[in-house]
Amino acid sequence: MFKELTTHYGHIFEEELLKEINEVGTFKALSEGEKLMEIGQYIKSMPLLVSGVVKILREDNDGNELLLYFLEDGDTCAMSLVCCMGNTQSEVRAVAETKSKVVMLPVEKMEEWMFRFKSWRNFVLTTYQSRLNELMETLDSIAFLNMDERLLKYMKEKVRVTKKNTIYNTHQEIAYDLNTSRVVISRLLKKLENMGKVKLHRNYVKIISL
DNA sequence: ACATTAATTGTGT
DNA sequence: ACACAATTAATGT
Repeated sequence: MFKELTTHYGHIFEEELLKEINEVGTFKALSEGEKLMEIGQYIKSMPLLVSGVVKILREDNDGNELLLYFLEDGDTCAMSLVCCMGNTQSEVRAVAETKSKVVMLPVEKMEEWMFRFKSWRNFVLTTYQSRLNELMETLDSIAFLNMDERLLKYMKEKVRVTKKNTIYNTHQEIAYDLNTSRVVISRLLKKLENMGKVKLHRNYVKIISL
């Protein structure tokens, strides 16, 4: 397990910090669709994503979901950082998009590391920055882009994080992520298929070119 | 191999 | 948005 840590975090953290993470952290394997964090939950330990993809969702009053962004290996959830420090409830839900591995770190250690390790401080700050940027981007796309452009963006993102040129989701599932109706997604995908950009199948979509 | 059924996808209003 | 048609995959016989 230590090996996996070093391959993904070796460039970022110094040797000593890696060792400590390995000591105090507990590894956890997530299967696809497994919930890592629920809305309203208090966070007592924060996850470092070692491998896989986790999606971060927001929920509206009626229980509709909206995808905020994806976390890849080497990322951590910015929400958990805030919640741990401030001991407040999570505002988001985190679900494993693919099989994933995380290492859970106790809150007390995180604060201690903030003082002791420069690399840790940097890590926290930069993940903060990048998560905020991603959030701005999705905000932009919701505010300024049409659904067809959002779908395109969504698929590009999905292809990038999963490293597959096939999206294994039903139209309905995609619609949930983008908080729209299935029919809209079906129609847009059909258009893309006619343009030769994708090939539609049941339960999956093959990407030809975006 | 065929029929039945359930889920997903397509289309017109 | 809704209703319904068409298609596909899964399952049983």
